[in-house]
Amino acid sequence: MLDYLKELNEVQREAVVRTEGPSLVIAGAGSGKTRVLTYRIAHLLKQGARPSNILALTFTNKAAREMKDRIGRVAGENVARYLWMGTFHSIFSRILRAEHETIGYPSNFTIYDSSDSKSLIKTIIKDFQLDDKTYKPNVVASRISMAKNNLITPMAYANSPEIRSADKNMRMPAISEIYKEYAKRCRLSGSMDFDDLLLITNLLFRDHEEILKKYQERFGYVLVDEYQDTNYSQYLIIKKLAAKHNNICVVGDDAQSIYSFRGARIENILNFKNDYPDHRVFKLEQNYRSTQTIVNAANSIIARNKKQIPKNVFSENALGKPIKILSALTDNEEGFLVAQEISQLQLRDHYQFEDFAILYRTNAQSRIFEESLRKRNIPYKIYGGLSFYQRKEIKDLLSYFRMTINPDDNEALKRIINYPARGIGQTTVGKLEVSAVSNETSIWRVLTALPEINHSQVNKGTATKLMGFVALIDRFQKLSQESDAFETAKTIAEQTGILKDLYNDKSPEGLSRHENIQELLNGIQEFSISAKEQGDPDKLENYLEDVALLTDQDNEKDEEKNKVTLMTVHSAKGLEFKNVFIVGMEENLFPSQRQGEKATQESLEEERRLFYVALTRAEENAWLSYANQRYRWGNLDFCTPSRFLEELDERYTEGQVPTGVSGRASAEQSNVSYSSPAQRFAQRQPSSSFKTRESQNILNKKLVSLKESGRAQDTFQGDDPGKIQAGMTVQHQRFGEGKVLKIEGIAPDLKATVFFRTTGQKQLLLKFAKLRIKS
DNA sequence: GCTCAGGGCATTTTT
DNA sequence: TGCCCTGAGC
Repeated sequence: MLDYLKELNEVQREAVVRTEGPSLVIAGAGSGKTRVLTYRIAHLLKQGARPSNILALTFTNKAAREMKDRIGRVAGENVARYLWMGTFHSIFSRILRAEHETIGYPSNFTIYDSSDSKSLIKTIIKDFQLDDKTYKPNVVASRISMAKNNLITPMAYANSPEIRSADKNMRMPAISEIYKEYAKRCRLSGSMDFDDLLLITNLLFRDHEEILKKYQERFGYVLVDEYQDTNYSQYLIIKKLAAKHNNICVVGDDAQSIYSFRGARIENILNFKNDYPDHRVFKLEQNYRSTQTIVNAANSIIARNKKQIPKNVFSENALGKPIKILSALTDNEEGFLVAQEISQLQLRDHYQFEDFAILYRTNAQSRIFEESLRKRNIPYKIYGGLSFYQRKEIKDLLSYFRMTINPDDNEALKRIINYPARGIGQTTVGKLEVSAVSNETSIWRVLTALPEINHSQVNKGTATKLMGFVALIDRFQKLSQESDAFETAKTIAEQTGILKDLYNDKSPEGLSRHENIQELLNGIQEFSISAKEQGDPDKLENYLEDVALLTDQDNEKDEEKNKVTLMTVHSAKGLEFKNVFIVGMEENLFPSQRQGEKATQESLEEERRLFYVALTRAEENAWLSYANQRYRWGNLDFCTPSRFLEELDERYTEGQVPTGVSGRASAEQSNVSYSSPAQRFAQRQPSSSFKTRESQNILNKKLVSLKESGRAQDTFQGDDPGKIQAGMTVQHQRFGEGKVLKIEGIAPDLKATVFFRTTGQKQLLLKFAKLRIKS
């Protein structure tokens, strides 16, 4: 037997070696799914399949990269390189760029991220003179996204009575028009949003048989990871691509389908057997990750679900310790208990901090645990929040890159035409945009037609400024042709003045922004170097193709090691930790019920699966914690999982509506402070340095102005700002004594915004103020 | 371009 | 409860 096959159990091995025909691999939690996928590909290669004939689709870059690395180790890196392996979006954008002529897009089309889409939708709503309180950009965006993921084109949307009447019921009959206009403007900007990458691929294959054929023939083997998370659009593409050779292998776990809110269809995996009658099923049922106790508890949660593929996930690991319940009266106490458990375990059983994870349902819940961990000096990291690529300074610079590569990109243009400030105000941009829309073209084209078309519309001074901007971008375009990505990027960062602008800002934020830009440039340098080594194209254009599809989970830093992990259950999927705390069990784990909505059978089952996912992240110990009296389950401390689950099942009755008032009432009676979900949500604060929201920049600007007028300092010294409370008398280096009015955003990295009033002075907003508590 | 007040609002998230 | 956006006013 081949060496690598010895590392597999029997079912895994069968799933690996049965390479021909449709295969469905049901991979229970912790059952070695990645291992099967990678070995299967390695096996295909060993059997003589050409790497360029293998298509392997994943949902995240991280998954793709890990798999590629592992295959490289088994089959050789030179072979792994040529695999068509990547995320749905990256693979299809590659195909769309290759086939750009057929679909009528430039090959260098921009990929709009969600904030670009949202801002475009906002603009359209404004242009249509619709009320943006009725037409909420978020809602409109999700309707459009839903349509695209179900392959409903603007035309089909307009022609569907059901959809139109649903829109009417939501008092948004014009969504159809907005969708149409949105699609049009994307096209005029030479841009696609994330959903377009799938939708247009579908249309390409639907309308151009010869192209479909080409790819069908190319991809002799199609493999899909996390199949339960595919949406309709992805499902159809896969189906089409695999239709010729019929060698399709999908891997997934219906019990871990938790993404229906973003279009994932569990039906895709449940119906696989109907789509491919000659399929074979491989059930990976042995869990190698968790103790028996945890596996059994997790199983019993989803046992009542109707929609599922029957399986029997088991563990031969030790029985393990019972699942522990932490009950607390208040959320503060809950945080305290969790932190206490962690430090005890770390000291007593010599766990590393990285062995712990705290999982919650919503990001807003992280705060209390951050505070309690910080009090004990337990290092931690938070996932979720603003990604590196979403930060203002990064988006700004990337927008220059985008303009350089595709100047029709309106969203990028609007972002940077006056950043750094060059005296082109909103009014001017507005005029340009109106002109672009009425001429059915991009703002850039309007600009470059100056002064012929628009001479009358803007005054001479503005026109000069605009031409200056055009010249700048022109220069960058030439540069990008001649130089590699790094050279171009560096020059752009310098010549636009962005680098200098940030360098001059000595506030901590300015510093960190400057660092971020440096980091981005370093990344581009690495890209250029490795592209040269590999003989790949090394232009800015090529870098930009990748970067739109990257997220910050794609570059984890070493300094992030050995810290307790805080994240939502959703983002914990695919990860494992020795010790897992599932917190906020009292209600926040069940938002479908907390809103007072009736839980549907579907939502109920998904909530169960979510809990299943959470629990199966734990290898050795799991805790469930909750923080008020509303759901006090008697003496459940240190109970057995089954007892807990019985209790839980009572709550999981279909259609159960929470008695929102009773929680509050009982809390009042017992004189315990009750924190409602709304209140907790309200406490949401930017909780780490990675969460610099764009809108926070307004605050930052305020700081800068304060600083420039010599009225604020920028670092804390001495006292832990966490100890600073409203009402306290504090000493400020420059202003002397004053009273703290209000504090916002006490973050683990010791930053706070303090509203500060000194005698006879106006109220001051001090970010990162240098304060000393006066005792 | 800044400040201030008022009102609406508030899951889960990858690409 | 606080965040975030907007619009009025300077």
